[in-house]
Amino acid sequence: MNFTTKSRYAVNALADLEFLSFDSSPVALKDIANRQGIDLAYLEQLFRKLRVAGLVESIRGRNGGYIFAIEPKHISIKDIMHAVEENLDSTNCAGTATCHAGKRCNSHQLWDDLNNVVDSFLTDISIAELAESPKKPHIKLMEIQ
Amino acid sequence: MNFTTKSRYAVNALADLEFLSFDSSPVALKDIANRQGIDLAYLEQLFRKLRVAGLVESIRGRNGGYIFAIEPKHISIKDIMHAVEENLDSTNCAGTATCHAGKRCNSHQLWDDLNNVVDSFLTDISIAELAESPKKPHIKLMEIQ
DNA sequence: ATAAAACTTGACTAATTAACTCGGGTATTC
DNA sequence: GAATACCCGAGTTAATTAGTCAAGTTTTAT
Repeated sequence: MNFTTKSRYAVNALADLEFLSFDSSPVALKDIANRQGIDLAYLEQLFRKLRVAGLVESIRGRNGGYIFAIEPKHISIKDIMHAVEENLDSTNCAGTATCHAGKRCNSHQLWDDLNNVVDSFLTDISIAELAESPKKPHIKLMEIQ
Repeated sequence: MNFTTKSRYAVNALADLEFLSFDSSPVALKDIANRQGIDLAYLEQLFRKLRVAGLVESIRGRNGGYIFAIEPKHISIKDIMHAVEENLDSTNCAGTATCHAGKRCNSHQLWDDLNNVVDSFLTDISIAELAESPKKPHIKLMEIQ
């Protein structure tokens, strides 16, 4: 699992969107940018991706801004990361198992399993949950043996 | 958890080292480089790091090469990645919780937990295990609830 | 002895990616 | 009609990763 600051910015920004949402009026990116100390133009890029992914909706014009397109409790951290990142894969072959001269490399299964471990962790946490209790540990897994 | 091709090269190379080790005579990097299709000079760089980390030992001179400094069953995938990578941390603040203008950002706990999930997965798998049965699924975790 | 094999080291270059910036545009509302 | 806020493509800069190079030094076989 290979990710960049985009994920962190996007997650924090959406937690902020949840925090700043009263009634159902849109939140302007300027407000989030100020609170997060991110450049507005850069944040716009991220929200463009979030909108294309169907996570948020935009309302243009004066008093416009963004609202959630889906209930925040149904948006997982993984959804967000998937929307803004280019490559979240741990294998070297995009899962095709052609990593070693066209064949499956010795560690292919390992990275594939790692993908699944991370994936299931990130799928289990919603942005609503995170916004509500950011400090609560999110680990819900234990070892079998 | 943010890692590069170095991890994959190093893990595959060490699995190969295990595979090519008979008795206790050293394995030359040239052999591993050939089998893996990696440039020798680049592989040397990786093994330098593995040696500094105490995972392998070098034997110089003709008929020289590398041997394990620790039993392969006691070398975890995490040990290997830790040896060759610069930064394996998912937080944006190296764990210091200064991610949001000097304070803990909303998602800090999340990334910290992710670190732990990945860490525990990678710590539980030894290079011996991987070399022996590379195709066996390595997941040993299940959800609590 | 000496040549060959193999590790050692630091530095350097090329390629790729991430992060950020810019200059326009369009829709909406006051 | 002016202000506000989203929209979009493209460009630039900075950082990181990947790979290369030119020297070594150590050991062994002959």
